[in-house]
Amino acid sequence: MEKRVSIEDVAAAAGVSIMSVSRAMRDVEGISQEKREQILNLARSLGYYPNRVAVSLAASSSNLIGVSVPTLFGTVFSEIYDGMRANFERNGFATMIDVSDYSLTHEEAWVERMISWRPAGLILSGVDHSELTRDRLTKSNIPVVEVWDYTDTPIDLCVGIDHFQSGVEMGDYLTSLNYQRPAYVGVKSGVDPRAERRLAGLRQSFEKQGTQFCAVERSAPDATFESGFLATKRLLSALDSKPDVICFLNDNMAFGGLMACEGAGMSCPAQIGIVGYNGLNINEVLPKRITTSITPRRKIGEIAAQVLIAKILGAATQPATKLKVIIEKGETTKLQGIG
Amino acid sequence: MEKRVSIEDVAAAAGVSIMSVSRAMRDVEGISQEKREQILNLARSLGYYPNRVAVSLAASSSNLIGVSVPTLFGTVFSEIYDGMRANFERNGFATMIDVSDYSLTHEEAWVERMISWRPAGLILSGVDHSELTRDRLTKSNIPVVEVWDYTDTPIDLCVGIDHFQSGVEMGDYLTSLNYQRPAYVGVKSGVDPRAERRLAGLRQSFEKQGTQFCAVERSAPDATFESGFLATKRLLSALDSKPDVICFLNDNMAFGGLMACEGAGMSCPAQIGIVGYNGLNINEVLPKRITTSITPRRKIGEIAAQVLIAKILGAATQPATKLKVIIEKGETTKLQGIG
DNA sequence: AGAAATGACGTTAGCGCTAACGTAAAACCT
DNA sequence: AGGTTTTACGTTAGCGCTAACGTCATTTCT
Repeated sequence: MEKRVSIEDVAAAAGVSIMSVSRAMRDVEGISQEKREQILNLARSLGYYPNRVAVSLAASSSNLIGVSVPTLFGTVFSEIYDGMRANFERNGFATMIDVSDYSLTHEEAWVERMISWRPAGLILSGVDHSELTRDRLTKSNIPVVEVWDYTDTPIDLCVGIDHFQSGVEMGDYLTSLNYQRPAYVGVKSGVDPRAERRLAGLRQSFEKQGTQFCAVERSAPDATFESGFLATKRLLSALDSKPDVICFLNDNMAFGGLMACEGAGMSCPAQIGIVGYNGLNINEVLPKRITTSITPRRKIGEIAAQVLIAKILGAATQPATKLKVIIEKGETTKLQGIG
Repeated sequence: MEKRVSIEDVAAAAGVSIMSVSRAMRDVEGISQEKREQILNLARSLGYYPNRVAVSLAASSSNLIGVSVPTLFGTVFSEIYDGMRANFERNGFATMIDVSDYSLTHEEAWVERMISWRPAGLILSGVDHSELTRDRLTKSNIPVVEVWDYTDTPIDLCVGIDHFQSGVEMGDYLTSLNYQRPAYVGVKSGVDPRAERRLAGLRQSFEKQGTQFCAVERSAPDATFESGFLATKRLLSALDSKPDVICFLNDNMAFGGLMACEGAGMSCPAQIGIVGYNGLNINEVLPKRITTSITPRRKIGEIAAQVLIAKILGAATQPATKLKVIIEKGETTKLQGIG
């Protein structure tokens, strides 16, 4: 436990003023090349690192980016985060992650704490936030990017996909295959607003054909293999006349559902269609590729980081960016005979 | 864009000194209950949040915990992190995550940056770190917990499992089933030292019976369904006489491998045994449960947070905690006839 | 050669808080 | 009553840096 070495110690050891050390460390003008190197070497050998807390206070700005995600399970937000990481690091920003567990209250509390750190910018997941959160952020003039979901009226900036539209498109594809008895398996409502929007899109598309969902089964909050499996089993046993297609909240649940259907003796796609969401990696190894919607998760992260950095540096940026979703026509759905 | 409100503004508005505001905000003694509430209300209505940067500088300590993980894909580190989150939050700590991509150089650079933030504590993944990292941390007297892996000689504290031992135990189980031609599928060496240790344990166990691994196939750095699938295909096509059991780096790769084997017409467990690692959620839905080792990931996170917080608060703590791994005897392995 | 511009530094005044130490009044003792 | 403790504040001096503005020697220009 040695005493922490400060800029003053380095200055004293080098026989210069602390400003010279400061200038040398930050690689700014106002010091000769010779002295700079000399100071840098000395600082290294003394084990001196500038205190970022003091730097942030003195410069009244930090290099911190706050990132709030609902969960790190599943690959969605991990990939979005991964997409932004390299960009932030390359530009000298450090990220502070929050996991909100899909709670707007939690997010609100975090935003409040985060603002206290005077972050250079913030990333929020989705476009649904508490009144207070929106209000605080609007007033704070901290650059904010909302990611994953899309809106024309972001708090500040937005990079995402239109989940409702995405649901409509999948619905249109399924009705084109003549599916007549769709069911849905997701998580309990009020948890994942994006999933709800996709479901609304699916519904609208089917209702255009006069078709209603025959069942909507909702499981515990986590959208895992297991919860998809269990929810599907419940759904199948509760229904007298079975659905001809089940849309799942995501691919994980869809795989669990596929296992449940096959376990119950329903062959896919002959007797039942299975539809997921996201286009996850597991699809690459399945004997039957699941019909799904491929979302540009990494891309969203990359663009979000880029626009946030641009905004921080004062460049003009397009406020909202909408990315495309591609439907993957897998082998778990097929054209149905007209009944 | 309103001017930021500082403690001074609140003090002026309330007609008291800034110290009174400071005391009111921090809920410390030295102010009457009446004034405290009055100030708190005023602060709220003015939208004042204490500047954490200034707080940290003045108090020369922060409430920041740095957490370094190699990756957030897969559930291992997500669950470890999830295990610690609640504990940290409840105790008023904020976490800064780093994703090192399994690079010790990256970790080293991050540790250096992190130290500049004067964190209250650090969590590192694994026990393998660069010389410089160890050196810096030892000298800095910042509390550090190394998680997931286990060592008797941690930098400071350690909470994890013994991966070598874990490999030995699985090896012993497999040799007890009379497997004679084991193969291994993982990622390229130098990436995941824990996986290498498990492989070493497996090897030692088999070698005790005079058995060598007939093949070790290594894929790209990520241990996914897909990389397991592809690596297994390569392994099977390269080998004239097939292995009777394949051990995978983790369950994800094992599932990919299972799909590859079945795709190649090898039935499991009749013709080939499949062994994973971690005991992931996907196992709950598979028609054949994969033989695996169930690791206490969430528990590791919880305990790590507890011991770190204890150390920060100055309590005495046990330096190293070793947790147990449980072998799950699944349906992808079975007793082989003696050949 | 003399004025003006250009380094290469140093000095001063904060950034927004808190720890530590005042100080005066009220509350408590014997 | 007179002293002692307690309570409720205020004042001062930093925490470790940087921005902004000196100062003085060089260089460059005309």
